[in-house]
Amino acid sequence: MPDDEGHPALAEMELGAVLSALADPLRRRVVRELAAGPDGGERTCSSFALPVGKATVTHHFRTLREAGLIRQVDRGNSRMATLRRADVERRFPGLLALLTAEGAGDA
Amino acid sequence: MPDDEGHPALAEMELGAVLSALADPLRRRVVRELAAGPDGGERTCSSFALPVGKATVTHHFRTLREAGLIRQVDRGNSRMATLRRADVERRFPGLLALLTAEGAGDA
DNA sequence: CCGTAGGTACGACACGCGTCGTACCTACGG
DNA sequence: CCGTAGGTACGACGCGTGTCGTACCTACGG
Repeated sequence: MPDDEGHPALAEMELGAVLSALADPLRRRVVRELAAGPDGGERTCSSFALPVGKATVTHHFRTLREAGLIRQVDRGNSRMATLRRADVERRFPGLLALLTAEGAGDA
Repeated sequence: MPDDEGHPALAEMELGAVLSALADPLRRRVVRELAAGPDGGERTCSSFALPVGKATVTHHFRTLREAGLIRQVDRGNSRMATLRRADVERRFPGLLALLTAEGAGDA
C-alpha cells in the first residue's frame, strides 16, 4: 500500500506529525467538523469557511493529508476531503475522541 | 484551586497547549519516560540526559509544566518533576497511552 | 469561446520557537 | 568561606511555519 500522492499508509503515520498537525486550532477545527459529520462524509475545502486566504487553506489541508488524518480526492472541479476515521482510530485510539470533546462544553 | 506557580488547574488545561507541548520529540520523550516509571515517581530534570543545553532543558520543562502535563516541586537543591498522570488521564483520556505506544515497537 | 469559481504553486514576510551562551541564584560539601 | 552542581533568567540567533498575494491550471456554465 504505497503513498498515493501524499497520503501516508497506516504504518507510515507518525505521532509527531499528527500532533504537530493537530497543534493548529484551524486544522483541529477541520478535523473536529469532519469527525462530527457522517463517516466517509465528503466536504470541499472551501465549505469550512476558514478565516484565511485560499493559499493558506491549501497549506493546512496538505498538512492534514501528509499527517494521514484526511484523504483528498479529486471530484471534478473540487477536491473533496474525507476523514480517515478508521485508520486514525486504529493507529491512535482515542485521539479523535479528544478532539471532538474540545468545543463541546468541555473546553 | 488556583495556579500555583505556573501549574494550571485541571479545568485550565487546554488541548492546544498540550498538543503543542507534545509536538516536540524531546518533550514527548520526557513524558514517555515519566509514564513508564511508577506513578508519582520523581525525577530531576538532568536525569533525562537530554542532548541539549541546560537552558533548553529548563525551557522544555516549563512548556510541559505550563501545559499541565507535569508538576515541578523544589526539593532542596534540585527541582523534581512528576507526571500529573491522574489529571491528564481525566482531562484527556487515552492520551498517555498514545505516547507510551510510541517507541514500543509500534512506531 | 469566454468568464468564473475551486485549488494549487511559488515567493515573500513576520512571528514563534528550539537552541545556545552567559550570568546569576540557591543548596550542599569540604 | 569557598567551590561546585542543579536550575533559572535573559538575550541572541536561525529555522520553521502560518500568513498572504499573485499567477496559473482545471472544470463547469452561459
